[in-house]
Amino acid sequence: MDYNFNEIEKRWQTYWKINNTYKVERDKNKPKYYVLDMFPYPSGAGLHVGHPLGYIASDIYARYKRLKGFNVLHPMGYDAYGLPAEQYAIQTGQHPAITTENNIQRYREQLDKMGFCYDWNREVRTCDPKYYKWTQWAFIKMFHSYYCYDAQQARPMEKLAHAFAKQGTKDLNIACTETLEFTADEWNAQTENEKQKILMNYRIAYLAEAMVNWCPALGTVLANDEVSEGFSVRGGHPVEQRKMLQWSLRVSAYAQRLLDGLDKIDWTDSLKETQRNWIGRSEGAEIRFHMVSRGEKSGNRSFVVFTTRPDTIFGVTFMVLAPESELAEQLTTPDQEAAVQEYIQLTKKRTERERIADRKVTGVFSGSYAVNPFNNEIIPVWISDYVLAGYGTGAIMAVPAHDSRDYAFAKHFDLPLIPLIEGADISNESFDAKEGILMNSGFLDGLTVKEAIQKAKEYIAEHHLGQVKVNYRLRDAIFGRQRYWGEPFPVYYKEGLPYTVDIKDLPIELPEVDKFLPTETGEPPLGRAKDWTYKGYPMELSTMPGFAGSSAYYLRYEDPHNDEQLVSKEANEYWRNVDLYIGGTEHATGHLIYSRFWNKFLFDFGWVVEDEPFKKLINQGMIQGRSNLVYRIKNSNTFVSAGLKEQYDVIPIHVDVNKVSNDTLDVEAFKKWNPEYADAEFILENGKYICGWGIEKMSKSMFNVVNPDDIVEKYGADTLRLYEMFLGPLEQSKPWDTNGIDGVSRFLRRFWNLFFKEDQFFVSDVSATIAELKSIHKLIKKTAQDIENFSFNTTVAAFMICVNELTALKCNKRSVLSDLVVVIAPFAPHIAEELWSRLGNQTTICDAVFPDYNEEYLKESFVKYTVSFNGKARFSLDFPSDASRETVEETVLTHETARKWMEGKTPQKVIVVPNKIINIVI
RNA sequence: GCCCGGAUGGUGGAAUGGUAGACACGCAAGACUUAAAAUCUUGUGGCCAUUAUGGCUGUGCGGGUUCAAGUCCCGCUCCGGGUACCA
Repeated sequence: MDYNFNEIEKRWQTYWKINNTYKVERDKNKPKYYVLDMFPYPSGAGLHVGHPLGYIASDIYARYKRLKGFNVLHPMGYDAYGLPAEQYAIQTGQHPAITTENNIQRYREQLDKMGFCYDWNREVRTCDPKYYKWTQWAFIKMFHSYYCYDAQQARPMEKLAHAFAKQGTKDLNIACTETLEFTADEWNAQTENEKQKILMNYRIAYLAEAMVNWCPALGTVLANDEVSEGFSVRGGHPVEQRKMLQWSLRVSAYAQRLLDGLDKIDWTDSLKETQRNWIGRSEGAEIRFHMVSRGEKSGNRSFVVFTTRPDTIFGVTFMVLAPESELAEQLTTPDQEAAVQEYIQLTKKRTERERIADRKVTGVFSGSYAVNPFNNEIIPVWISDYVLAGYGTGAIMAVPAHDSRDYAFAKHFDLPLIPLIEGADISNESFDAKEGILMNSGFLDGLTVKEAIQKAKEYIAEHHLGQVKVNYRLRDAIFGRQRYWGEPFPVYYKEGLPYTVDIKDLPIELPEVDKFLPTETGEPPLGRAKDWTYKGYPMELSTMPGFAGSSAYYLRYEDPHNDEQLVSKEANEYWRNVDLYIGGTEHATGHLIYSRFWNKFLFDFGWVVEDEPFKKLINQGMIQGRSNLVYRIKNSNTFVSAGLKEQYDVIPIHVDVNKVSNDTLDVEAFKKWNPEYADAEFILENGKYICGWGIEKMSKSMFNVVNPDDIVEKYGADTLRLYEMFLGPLEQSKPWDTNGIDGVSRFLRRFWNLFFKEDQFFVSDVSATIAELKSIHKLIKKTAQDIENFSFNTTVAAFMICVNELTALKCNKRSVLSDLVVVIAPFAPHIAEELWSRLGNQTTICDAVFPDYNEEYLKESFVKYTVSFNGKARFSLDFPSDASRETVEETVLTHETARKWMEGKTPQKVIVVPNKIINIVI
């Protein structure tokens, strides 16, 4: 009987839907397991064949865990806010909500065709007010919290106000935008309005003047992870630095915890490393330098630098301030005033991009001098844009001999160099390595760099020259976007100050606007909304960024219909955090940082029970496109087959891969593809036109997009699922190649045919033979191991081997085939469900039990040993599997073939590796 | 520049330090067929030998450790990803 996958798949998909087969409830009697996909942004283009790779992998794992007796939570939803729908709205006037809804419908249709076991009752959409109520709620909580470094925890704002009233800022170690110092009396003397302004300096969600990435083309600010090399990640528009009043989240307060947390979670080393780099912890020291005037120490004027190399302080020959830093203006002497002002103006004009593109050395002398606290040397203070205002203190001590940037600066302005490392050659470049023995360094001479760093730090602490300090590269996240299609802020303004709305008034729904563009006065689109007020006060006009809605969505799946809480205590205590998270590596420094931050914030207040959101994370690789090329002879309409193209002068042209099969061009379809080719001529080889090919990104412009719907239609969803897994290791990027799909398609048909005899479904109740048991138990063992290791490509290979073996054995035993169906079910659920029901089972296959393997069946009575001489394999010998090492050794040495290879010599050594190899050294 | 990965047949890829190339594609030959498709069987890293048994060589390059290296160590080359005046 034919394997009619289209009919089978459609029938079971409908059955699963009608019967709510994949609905999951809390069940105290079963261990839970939470498998999550990164939810997609529903784009207008729909899914291509590369997108479902991770979804298939997670689906297999979820189904496997369920068969293993776990209560598996496997939900899906949509990251529905985003720029494309809004850009489309600007162009067409179509409301982004409509575009988004249509795209979601399309996505759902495509996802359903692949037979995923999502519990759609738990679907979330970030643009749904019932959902973003909790995004707004979290924001309000962050607004009313500060971060205490001593407790390493977020705390309610009231506690801070209390502390200020009692002790001022004394003994408080808290995260802030700007370090302030005041007494309790000073605090108490402030007006309520002034107090609010001061508190803003400490809030976890805060409004502040900040240097931001401004993208003029998109008309909005962007977070650091949304900018790459001076261009916006989405759209590739230029981005400039601008100082603006902006909402931010104090992610930097959590830097150390985000770093420490990495040690507790099971992510790949490379992803952890990316996050570590992004957080960028650097240990060093802050050192205070006093100013001198006319050779005298001028007591009260000084500034602080940050350095990771306090050991190099004897090599400081100048200081450098960032032009944007306030120090630059403070420390400029009257005679240098004009030159410095000119330089500052010049650097202001240069965008980030220009600074990156054009790294010429520029700078100006401030006129001031500082004194080196270690040796009292007088050193000039310069201003240059190679020092960044945003990192450390915005000022550095320059050690030109041992820092390449200082070196370039010193050479350009002809400043002196003092070499500090014995034997280092600094005639052409600086010696930046942290190794060697120090010289010219007073009491540090003779120490290694490592020892010297330690000693210098001790010296700094003892003599009160500064303090040991840890700096992080991680910046606070800019949280406002001057766009329409995002969560509105639950914030209104009274007397110029922001206040949060009452929690019982949430959600604050996104208002309607007439156009999705900024107002004439340059305000964000929400400025167009009628009555955008709260209790008569104006509302915030910016909206939240994409990462707001995606930061805590995993928690909402645990309790998606709860109107009282983000997630109930009971639900969260049962489902806890995500056991397995699968998604792309592109979120390493965005979503995966923000989500961890957000979760830790919720954890601090006890709203969630786990302090890390994702226990194990796997990054699926990208599926690249495999483009096909035809070769047109220059200045003609004649195309030459790939094998003959060397004989002509040709131009390669991309051709739609859907007009090509096994690299053979469908000539008629090609002619119809484009009128230009209607009367094209072809030079064939063996009567065929063979196309060339190349691996590129899957995209419309390369004509290499393969739509999963077409594959499902032609081969079936089970084949698509198996083939995507068979393509190669999950985490590796690999090209899609429809050519190979016949292999798994054939495999499924062979599998199907095991169950049929003369077109009738037939399985035998006779007990299985040893050979059959061996084959199936080998598969059970391998499948369980491989799935646990996410080695899905080798699992598929194992299926093929087993089915081939059983076919050769003409095995039709019910016991064997039942196990086989269950083992294959996670990969090919539709065919498994069909055969499972034909085997007479009343339940669906997801309620089956994954079989255990029996070691007894796997035992071999004889074991093949490879006999090697000097490491070179020569022949093999069978031994009883329980043969002792001595027996093996004795037997082999007297063996005829072995003696031949020994050529009468006495072996020096015989190595016997049990069940594997015998190596004889002669 | 720095930090991670990776490099294995014509192709995608297998190999707890133990017979490299599983499995699949492709290709070739054969069976079935009037024919083709589909299906099945056999072969398939390279070189040599072929009457069979066979021999040599081979995992980007150069060294090393080991009885034994695709796998471990050192030094390169190339490719992919992340990140960058971060002091």
